[in-house]
Amino acid sequence: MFEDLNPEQQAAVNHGEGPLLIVAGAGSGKTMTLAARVASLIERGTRPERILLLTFSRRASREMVSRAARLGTSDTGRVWGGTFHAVGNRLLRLHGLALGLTPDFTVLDQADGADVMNLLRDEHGYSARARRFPRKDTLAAIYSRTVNAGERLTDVVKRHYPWCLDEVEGIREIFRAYTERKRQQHVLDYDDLLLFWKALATSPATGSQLAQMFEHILVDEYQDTNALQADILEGMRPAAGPRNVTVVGDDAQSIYGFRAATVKNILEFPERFPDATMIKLERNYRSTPPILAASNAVIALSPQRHEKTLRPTRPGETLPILRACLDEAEQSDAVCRAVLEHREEGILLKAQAVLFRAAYHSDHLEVELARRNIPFVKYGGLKFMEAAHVKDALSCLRILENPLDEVSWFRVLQLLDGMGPASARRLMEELEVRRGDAVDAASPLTRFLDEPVAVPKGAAEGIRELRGALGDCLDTDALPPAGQLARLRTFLEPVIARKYEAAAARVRDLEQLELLASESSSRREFLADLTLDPPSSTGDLAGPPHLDEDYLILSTIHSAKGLEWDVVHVIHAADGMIPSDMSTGDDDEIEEERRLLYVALTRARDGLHVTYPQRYYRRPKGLEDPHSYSQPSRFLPDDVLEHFDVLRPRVVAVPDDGAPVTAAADVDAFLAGLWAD
DNA sequence: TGTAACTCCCCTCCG
DNA sequence: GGGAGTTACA
Repeated sequence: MFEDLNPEQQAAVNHGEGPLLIVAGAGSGKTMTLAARVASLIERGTRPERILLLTFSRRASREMVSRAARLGTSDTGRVWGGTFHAVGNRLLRLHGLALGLTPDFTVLDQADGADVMNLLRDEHGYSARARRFPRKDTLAAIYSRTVNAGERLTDVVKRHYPWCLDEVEGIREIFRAYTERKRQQHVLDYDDLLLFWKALATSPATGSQLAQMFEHILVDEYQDTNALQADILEGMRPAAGPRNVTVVGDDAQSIYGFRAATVKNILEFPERFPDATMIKLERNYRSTPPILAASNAVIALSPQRHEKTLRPTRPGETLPILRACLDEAEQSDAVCRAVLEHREEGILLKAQAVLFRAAYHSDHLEVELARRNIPFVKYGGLKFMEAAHVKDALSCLRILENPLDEVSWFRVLQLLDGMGPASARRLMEELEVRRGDAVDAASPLTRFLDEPVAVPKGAAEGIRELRGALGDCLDTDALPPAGQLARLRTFLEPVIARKYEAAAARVRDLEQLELLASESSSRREFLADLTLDPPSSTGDLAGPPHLDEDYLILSTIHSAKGLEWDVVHVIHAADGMIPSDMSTGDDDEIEEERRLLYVALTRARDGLHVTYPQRYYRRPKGLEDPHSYSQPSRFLPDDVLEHFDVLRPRVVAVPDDGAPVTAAADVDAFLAGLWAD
């Protein structure tokens, strides 16, 4: 059944009882191996529902489960698969009562959590102060990092947010209030899903029950898990019972340090799980030898490298290309040309991807692709869920689901004409949104619907509209989630037309949301699904109706993890972009950026094009002089470039010393002469 | 005087 | 899209 596998892969698949660590290099058949192991476990008698497969995204989980199914096992649908957060959510709805969690909690995403922080920041008087206090996103980031790393607040601030060190007292105060507020409102944030899962797994009352649920636990992308997740894993497989844990990872591909992920989890696995078997997969089945050589050269310069050599198994001799472009426009042009040339050779658009460090790096290219009628789908960057009008609609649903959700109230009330933050706050006080769960939880909403409320004159009409919309959605039996959204849309349409531009496109987004909602049977499930598995691409929203259509893939490098394409185009490989100048604070951060480039390069099977613009007209931070030239990524020094076919821009030669001698600079010098007296 | 509304700027990566 | 700063409104 698994005769295609090499001996190391076979060993991993056939491994019996006890902990197993698979160190799997890029392109070494890791996904296939893990899928085959799942199939093999079932074949050897493990019931599918007793297998827990933890992956980095739901997409990865689906992919692995369906591959296992193709390997001959029919029952894989009952395997527990998903991200740590999604599985935590599921387990807590089932067993949370033991911890005092009612199963009707709602889940806050990162932005929601930050909004709660902002409310508290105001309430505690940190907004109107001469001295500046960390902003809501910073607070949320510090909080999450502290929790996920399991480190003390002061240590985290000292190490990662030294400029906030003077404010630690205030931060602590906000964090205490934040925790309290979440408990009052029956909401959990992403971190809580893990924290409570860990509590469930390690508590004497529930721990053994939980540990008995699963015979085998498999974790993919283990290099990108954090301390909290490692604790959960250990809690689920305590030393007292059978420790059937399989983890797969590659320390060279660890790129989620900002989520407190640590390669320590891989390195220390044998200590936490003694008697662990270790298997290394070092044969690369993906890339041609020149692409692999270039990738290896990049990662070889990392001082913190784990000993491992990837050996090519495929033929091919075309060197990867490094193309210096004059500017962003030429870069976009070069990418479009290269993409179409490959398309002419018979490589579908779908088999090609453009990868970049940050979601906005593809802005220019997207315009150019649209102009040339090259269809594309973009992954990464949570655009849809971040859009204001989508949040507006979801906030309405969340009020209905959880009337104590003050962030949603605050947002929705301010949609009304004449309602600003101050009036919204006053009304929320009148509705007693914030009085905690001491009394009947539904009352702020029923109060809003049934009792007269004091609002600014101009807002009376809006209040009436909102009342009507919320009131009509109250009866969930009569109206499924999609129907509720449709009703809310009649309220939101005029609001959107008044508040935002491009109203028509935004209304269409709401229709997409309804389509998405029609797959959920309940409002609660819809809201949870959306926060735990947000649409990861524009294509997700349009649905997959045009499967016959061909389109180019655009993706952040982070979202490209685990994927591969025939041809990969890496853009903006300039210093300041890769590494991002936001991430050059210390050596660890810089090394993570190096691994990021490594991940990008190793996605390619047959063709690899790396480009960077030599000039940015909208200059990136850190490049003080807008006329100065950007350098190629520091991870591509001369001896690495020997593995590339290096191409210079078509138009202008660039001086080696980087001095600005372009026509533009000459003009500036001329003008400077005129201004001189 | 307190609020709402408007303008300008700069944008990390994700569950 | 949102924060900070400014203007306009009641």
